[in-house]
Amino acid sequence: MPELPEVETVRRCLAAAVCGRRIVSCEVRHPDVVRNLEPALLEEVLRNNRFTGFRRRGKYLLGDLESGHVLVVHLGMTGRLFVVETPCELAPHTHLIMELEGGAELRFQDVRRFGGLYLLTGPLDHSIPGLAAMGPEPLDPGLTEEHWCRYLEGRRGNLKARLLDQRLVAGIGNIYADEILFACGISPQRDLASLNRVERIRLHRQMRRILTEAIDDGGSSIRDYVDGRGQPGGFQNRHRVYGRKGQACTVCGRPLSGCRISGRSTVFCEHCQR
DNA sequence: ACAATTACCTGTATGC
DNA sequence: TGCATACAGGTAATTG
Repeated sequence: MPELPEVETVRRCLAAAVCGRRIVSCEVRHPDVVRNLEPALLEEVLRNNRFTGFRRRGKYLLGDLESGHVLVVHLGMTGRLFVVETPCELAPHTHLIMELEGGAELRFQDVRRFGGLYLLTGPLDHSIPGLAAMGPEPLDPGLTEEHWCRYLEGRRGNLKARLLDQRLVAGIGNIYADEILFACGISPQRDLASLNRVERIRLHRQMRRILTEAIDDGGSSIRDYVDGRGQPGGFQNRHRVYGRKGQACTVCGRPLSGCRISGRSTVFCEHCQR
């Protein structure tokens, strides 16, 4: 599931693979994935345009275009955005194709269509729900330990639910919430307000460590995720709790517990996470 | 102001 | 073999 590390990996791939290459043509094959404008208009804007850079905000990928427009992509659950240098047969659920100079194609594929694309006319992002109210970037160098502790002051609610809330902090989804909390040795069932200073600092440190390591590994590929070149990531091999319910805790050897929080399956170690 | 639930989707795995 | 059901968990809207 594309969370911050997966989107960041795609961003890096695309920055290297498609920046500066002219878009020869664009075809929207399923209009539903184009969210805030007419598909024909999007095709028109992209044609003869080119990406000058790619940015990321939380789980959103922002493609800066030469025209000044910004193409915003959210991969949802099963979305894939990748370049094929020598176009092969279209995979099912390919909803948008950008043909690049030289014959390569940038394709958006999404089985469940929870993902989608938006076009912004300016640099501001208030038109996209979610982007406007998004919390701080967990890897922002400016988000120091001190800032983080102060930021959490006065906030409460189920800890894992809050980590999944993009308004608190950007880019964390179900996989990394569980992995981060395990690394912290803190139970997902705790209330955010109950964390003492040491625990808040641990959360800051482990959140940044896990996300950074996952990016270094190219993200987690469970079922659908591939990077901007169509390749799977490697961090799924280093998951210590996600998808391991009932298996032995890598620290204490006891079977990992499962529960549901905010409607999401949650795996944790009752012994190691307090 | 928060939490829980549901809708949106479809492929995959399971049970009978 | 078929069919029904549960599950995956991204965001947004709704309800409590």
